[in-house]
Amino acid sequence: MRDVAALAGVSLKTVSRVINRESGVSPEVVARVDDAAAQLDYRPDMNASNLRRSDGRTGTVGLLLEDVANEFSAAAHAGVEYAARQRGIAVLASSTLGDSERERGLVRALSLRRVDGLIVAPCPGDQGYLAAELAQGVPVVFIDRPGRGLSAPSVVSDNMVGARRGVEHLLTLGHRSIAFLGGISAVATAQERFGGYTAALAAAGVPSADQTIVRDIGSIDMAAGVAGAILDGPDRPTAIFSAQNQITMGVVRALRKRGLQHQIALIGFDDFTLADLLDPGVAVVAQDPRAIGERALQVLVDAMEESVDGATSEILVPTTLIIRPSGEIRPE
Amino acid sequence: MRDVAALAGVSLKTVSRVINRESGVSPEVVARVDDAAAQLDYRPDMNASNLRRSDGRTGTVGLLLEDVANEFSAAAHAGVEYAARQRGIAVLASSTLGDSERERGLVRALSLRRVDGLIVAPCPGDQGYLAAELAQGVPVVFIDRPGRGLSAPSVVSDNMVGARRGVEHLLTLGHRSIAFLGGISAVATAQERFGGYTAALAAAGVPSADQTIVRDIGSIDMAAGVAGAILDGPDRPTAIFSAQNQITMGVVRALRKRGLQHQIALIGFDDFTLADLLDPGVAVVAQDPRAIGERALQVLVDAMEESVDGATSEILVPTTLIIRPSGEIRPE
DNA sequence: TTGAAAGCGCTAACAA
DNA sequence: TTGTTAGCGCTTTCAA
Repeated sequence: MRDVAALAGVSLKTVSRVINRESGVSPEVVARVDDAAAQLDYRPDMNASNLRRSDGRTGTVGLLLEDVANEFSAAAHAGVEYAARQRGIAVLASSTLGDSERERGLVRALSLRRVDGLIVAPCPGDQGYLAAELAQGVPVVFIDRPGRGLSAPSVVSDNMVGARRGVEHLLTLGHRSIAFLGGISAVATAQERFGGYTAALAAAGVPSADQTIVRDIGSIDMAAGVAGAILDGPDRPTAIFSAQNQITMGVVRALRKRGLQHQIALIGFDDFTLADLLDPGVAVVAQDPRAIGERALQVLVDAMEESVDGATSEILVPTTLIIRPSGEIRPE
Repeated sequence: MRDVAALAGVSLKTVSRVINRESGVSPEVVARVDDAAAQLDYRPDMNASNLRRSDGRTGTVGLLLEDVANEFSAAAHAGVEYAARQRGIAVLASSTLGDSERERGLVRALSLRRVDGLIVAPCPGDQGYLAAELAQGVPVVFIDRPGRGLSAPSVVSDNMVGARRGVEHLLTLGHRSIAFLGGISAVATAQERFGGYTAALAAAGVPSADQTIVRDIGSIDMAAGVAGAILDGPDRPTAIFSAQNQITMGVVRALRKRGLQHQIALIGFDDFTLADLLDPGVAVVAQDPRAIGERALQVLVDAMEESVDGATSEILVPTTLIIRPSGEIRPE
């Protein structure tokens, strides 16, 4: 910047004014400074600028995802990035891999880099430690599920309503024996989806006590095993509602192994690539991770600007029931 | 930091020394400073630190991907992130969406934030403008394909050998009529894959002039259309080699529509989720985007440390032929 | 409309 | 082993 000032024959401050497009500089001087800057290929240093600036903003936010490589996280990331870019904000994204130690380490690394805000898909564990960030004026927004031990806004799928719609569809087709296969029940999302399932049954006057319900399924293989046992058992259901991506894939494997994929109806929570190309295409309650990301950034920016801390709003992003052939199978 | 110094009763510089774990501070003082820092929950400001530091490193690199949401990009991102984290480096990732205007804008945004290096999956267009970054001492590494107009290292799949292996496998099964469906031929990767195809045929003494070859396929629908025309035509091949992800999916659709998926062999370049769950499972030449990402970061860090500019090495990351049922179909 | 001086939080270079 | 002074590149505050 000094060089630019020298070349344009003005003071440092004037160059600063021109670079930041402040008013009150004569057009002639502006042109001269712009020329000099272009000639020297001058790039302002945002870090230095933010150091002195009164608002101290770095124009960078941190994003903690479960794993940037997984489909849901990647789509959420794309949403955050899209909304951020429109506002000239850059995104530092990292993967927690579900490890809360790692989560803390990453938060620290982001904190050292003075991010203006944090979007976090919380790991199992407690997020109370983030209070320190809030205290420093760095707002936090949770995505996918609310964090624990911290009062901060969250942006999540409407799990309850989504699951309910899916199960209602099966009921409409005439199914009365609808198995539920769910994930780790300590996770809030799993609870809500289960809630949607029971609510739909209750509304239809179908006792959930008669249903096959297995929760706390932790892997795709476990899901395949559980589904297999259910299909081979005495009370084989006419339909299955699976509350999570990985579980759905396990169920697909189990159904196919037994050649039952065209007999037993299946609706899964959360869409996945090529679900439509499987045989039969798998019906799902699709989330909108991209919208979650966009919305989260928006909420974060609002919090940054109004510096309203600790407002615990929960924003529900709607889901969409996508009917594919597996969801059109009627009970025999 | 001033507060910490005051609380510990030492000078600023001593606190700095302790924070940076420099040698030559008495253990007693170290303890005192650490205590004070913990008590005040002091977080050093990396930006301020880097401003004064002689090497001027921000500990942040930029990553430009086609789209953080697509499978290949996301896996490469995970690789970069993994390797970066081990070195305490943060990653600013953005999506170019294949738009070279956008690419330039993103580079600028990263440049303002003083990233220490840049990993770029180049858009169609020219990357000569990145010479300015190199001139500033910011190294550039290309991934997925080499950039144009700039002498910089690249880390890419071994497209030639990968395609060759895939086609060789079909030849081994006895196929002599193997159609080639390829992407935009201006792209370097597409050229190399086509080269692998012709090389395999040539080595087996099969004239490529007799083969059905369609290049410049730009979308999944176009691929389905082209594949359909080929399958319905007079010279129906006994096998298809598709040179790209999207094209493979189009071919799958076309085959299935005609009920030919168990008669015509198919091998695609680039793996995709659930390829094994399709019927039949689709054989592929799998890339290793994660390894590409890890390697790219490693090369970048080397360049950052040795400040060796303009060395144009091309690192080839091996591919793996994954045989699934579609790749075991013999000619009738 | 423009500029001079001070200082953001930190580290380099030197001195004690 | 510890501290002092200057200054990184920029913006603020105040004066001209």
